[in-house]
Order: sequence, then C-alpha cells, then structure tokens
Amino acid sequence: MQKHRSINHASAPDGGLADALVTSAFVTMAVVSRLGAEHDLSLSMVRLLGILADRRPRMTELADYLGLEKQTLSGLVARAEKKGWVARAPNPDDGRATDVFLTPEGTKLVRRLHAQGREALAPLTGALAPEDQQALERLLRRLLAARAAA
Amino acid sequence: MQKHRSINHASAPDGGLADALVTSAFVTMAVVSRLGAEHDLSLSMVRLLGILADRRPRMTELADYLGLEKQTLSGLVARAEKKGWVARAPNPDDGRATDVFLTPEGTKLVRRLHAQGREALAPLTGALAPEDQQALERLLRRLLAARAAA
DNA sequence: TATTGTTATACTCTATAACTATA
DNA sequence: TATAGTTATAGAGTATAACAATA
Repeated sequence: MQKHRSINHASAPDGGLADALVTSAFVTMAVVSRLGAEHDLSLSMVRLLGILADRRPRMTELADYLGLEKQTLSGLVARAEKKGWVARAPNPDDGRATDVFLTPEGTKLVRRLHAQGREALAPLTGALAPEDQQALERLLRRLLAARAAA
Repeated sequence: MQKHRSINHASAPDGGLADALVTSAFVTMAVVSRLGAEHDLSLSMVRLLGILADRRPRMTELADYLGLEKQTLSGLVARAEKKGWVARAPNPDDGRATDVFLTPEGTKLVRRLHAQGREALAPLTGALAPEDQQALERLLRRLLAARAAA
C-alpha cells in the first residue's frame, strides 16, 4: 500500500455554519454508506429501513419523504420485499393505497445497523467531551425541528 | 396537489448524538442533492467540484477522498471535463500521475453553488439564534477535526 | 514488480412514460 | 377526473477486470 499526500478537509476554507453542516453531512454519509455496503445495502435502502423502524407509511408518503419518484420507490420496496425485510399490505381506509412495514427479520437488521452505526460514528462523536456531545445533539435537534419549513 | 399524512422525523425516537448526526446528514444531503439536480449535477459531481475549489490533487488522491474506485473517478472527471468545468494535466513530479483542477468556468460554477447552498440551508440554519449557530459550527468543526482517526 | 490511470463490460439505481385500479 | 401504485424502458453512476505507461 503506497502512501501519497492526503486531502484533509472538504469544504471552503472560509467557514460558515452551512459549510460545516455540508462537510459533516458528507463525512457522516460516507460512514453510513460504508456500513451499508458491508451489508450490501444502498444508501436509499438503509434510509428506507431506518424510516420503517417506527412507522408504517403508505408508498406515496415514503416516496415523498425519501425524495424519490413513486416508481423508483416501487423498485426499492420490491427489492427489500424480496430480501424478506419489508412487507406490503393494502391500506384499510383507502383501497388504492399500500402500506409498507418491516418484517421481524427487517426489524432485526435495523437494530443491528443502528448499533453498528453508533459504533462506526464513535470515533467522531467520541472526540467531543460528554457535555459537548449533549450540546451538539441538542443543537442538531433544534435545527431539524425547523426543517418542515425548508 | 393532494395532501396526505406526512412523516415528521427520520431516525429512531430514542435519541443519541449518532442519530441526530445521521438524520441531519440525510436532511442536509437532500438539500444539496436538490440544489445539484437544479444544475444537472450528481451528488458526486457537486462534491468533486467542491473539493477542487481550493486544491489540485492527483486522480488517486481524489478517488481515495471521495471513496470511489479510480475507474469510477476517471468517468466522473471525464464528464466534468466534457462540460468544461475541470481540466487534467500531467503531474510534473510523477510521469504516471495526472493532476485535476477547476477551469475558470468551473470556479464560477462552484461559487454559484456555494452561494446557493448557503441560501438553501438558510431555513435550517436560520432557525437557530446567532450564538447557537456559532456554537453549532464550532462543535461540528471540532467533530470533523477528529475524522482522520475514523 | 508496483503504481497510476484509462478503457471495456455489467449491474444497480433512478427517472420518464404508459398502464391498471380505486376514489 | 384525480390519485395510488406497478410495469416497461432508458440513462446515469458505480464496480470488476483487463490493459498501457511510468517508477
């Protein structure tokens, strides 16, 4: 394995919260992406499973939330179904709609991913003192609470 | 446009910094992704251009940093070159290596993206009081400083 | 021999368009 | 008519494998 110069930062050098947010997003996504790859899961699949952890949405809701077209989601869910992680059932209130939810096996997979995700991010999160970790989490959650307006 | 129930959060409900980090990463990436799409740019292309904003790496460095295989990067750079945003030149010190850098047009595009990115994220960042914005940026940068170990 | 980079090929993911069924 | 979802079909993006050139 040959060593060459390495790149040590990713965003514009002048700073700004937006830059820090985008850079940390790329770094975090890289970790999640790598974790997903270990299980042969695409980033969308990881996210799909994560969303279903505590919800039972219909297809259109899922597509909107994931930012995917409904046809694209059909394929993603079909693949997940084939793997045995999710199942579909007709919505009792609307004959046109289909609800999606995790199977027991899917639930197990999500739990495993969740645990491994925390572990994989530990080198980052662990760099902060406990009170800074709490402060960061609080600030991020406040930020996220505003995203309905975005 | 029909309204249906919407999903209001993306990660496990029990919290934890890792969850908040992943959720905010997905949300941030969605904003960046949408911005990129407006310019017909993939997420990888946005990131490539962003990295080149203040660097002139060789292909292998870029591939490592982006987490892409060198062949994949060849294609990405070729597409960017075709669009006139980047150029390649032989590395003066190593006859095997190729350096990549932004063209003037690429630089203009990156500046535009940067400005639009800040604007697109404003609904999120603006939800925090100025001192909280500073605190969040400081915490994120401290987190990122640790990622060499990850 | 090892490393840098490109080309050839195949697979995954996503979107556009056309269709069926229910409201 | 409008909405929910699926099924083609096509294009972008990525990886695996094989190759050419330089160290």
